[in-house]
Amino acid sequence: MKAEITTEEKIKVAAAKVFTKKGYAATKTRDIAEEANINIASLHYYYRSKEKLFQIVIGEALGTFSQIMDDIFCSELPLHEKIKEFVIQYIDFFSANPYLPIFIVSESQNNPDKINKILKNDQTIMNLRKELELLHEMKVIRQIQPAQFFLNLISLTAFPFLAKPLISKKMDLSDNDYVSILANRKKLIPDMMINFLYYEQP
Amino acid sequence: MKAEITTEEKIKVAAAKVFTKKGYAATKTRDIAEEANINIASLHYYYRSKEKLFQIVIGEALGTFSQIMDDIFCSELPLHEKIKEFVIQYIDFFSANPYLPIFIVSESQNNPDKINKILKNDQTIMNLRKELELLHEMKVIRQIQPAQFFLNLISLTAFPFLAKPLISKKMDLSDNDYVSILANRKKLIPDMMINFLYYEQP
DNA sequence: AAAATATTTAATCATTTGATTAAATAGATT
DNA sequence: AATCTATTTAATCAAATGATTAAATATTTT
Repeated sequence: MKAEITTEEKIKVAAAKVFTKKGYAATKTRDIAEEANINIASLHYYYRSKEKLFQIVIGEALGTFSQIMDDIFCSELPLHEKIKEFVIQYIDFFSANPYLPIFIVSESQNNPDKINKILKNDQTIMNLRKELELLHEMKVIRQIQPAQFFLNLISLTAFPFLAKPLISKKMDLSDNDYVSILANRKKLIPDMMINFLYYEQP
Repeated sequence: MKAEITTEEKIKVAAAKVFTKKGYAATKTRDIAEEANINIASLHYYYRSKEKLFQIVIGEALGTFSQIMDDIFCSELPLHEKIKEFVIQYIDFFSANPYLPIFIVSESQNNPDKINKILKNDQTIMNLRKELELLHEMKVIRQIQPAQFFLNLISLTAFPFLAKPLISKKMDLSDNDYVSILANRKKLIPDMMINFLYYEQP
């Protein structure tokens, strides 16, 4: 029953937790060391610097985040099923990692370069473009730019996680209220997307 | 032709600029002093501390942000015109202040208390609730929770500003592309919202 | 103009923070 | 077991940072 977790891994997990919650600038290497229960020198022993450790953490965060959509849009599901899958999977993912959306969005503003390598899956966008064009030619859906389609989908899905404190206050909602609202959005968002896109509901 | 701007004001303007762009933790008082072209001691002379200055800046940011929606939802416009106004005004506002959405969202995570005083306009939400209920009873729109309505509207409008770096990379868009996409959303978002809500398009 | 008050400035302080060092300990290899 | 390598630790460093001080300068009041 030995916990098979190395110091190196412990540090990365702790770093992910603290960086994700507080952001790069507000995170102190000592916060990470404390969270990981290790000496601060071990952090540098394994990862050299705060910056290098951060790059690893944000790289993995972006990778995971990106993988979900790439898998869905490269799948053989019909468009309306892709939409549903997208919403369900990301709402579940963000519910399990509530600080991730704001972390990714915040830090990607300061790391515009780092994003390049990870976030670019041309296949995903090419597939999406083809599919939207084809369905429009077949008079199944209205004409829409892939960027607009994608923005609609991800905006409706991700923003409620980003703005939870704001919306909760403004709307006077409890945490439970908010969970229930998010659950309802698993159906509402696809309904709205499909209602807008399709000439006849599939 | 004298520039009638006091040191005190210069500092606040500079602070707003730097805080908004870099966030609280990454902003150094010396950054603000340099941006304002003043001695660092003047900052403390007028505002006592970095924290106090920050509270003023974020307070004004939240106030401006909130005022726009309160004005619209407390107006006498019909719902579909409110939607259009909301989208147009916020897209213009965020275009002029591109760092504001992410600043508000990021810092409101760390300042959940500060939000209370500023962001709560019960009138706005009460009006919205009443209007949605009434229009539903009149069989003009489908039934929808005010929170879901509001989330849809603000998500579609604000998120594209938050995620500009991410989306630009993923979709391979230039800055000009993005400006044009945002402009198109002034029509697309109300179309989508109204299409979903109204049984018959108004 | 003189005195009083307000503002600006350079210098400095104490703490925090990312990083390093060198010694101690643990683990592997011979 | 003895030697060598890898890991962990306490102590420390240098730079950065929020804040203050006291003197210099500007502005207002008398």
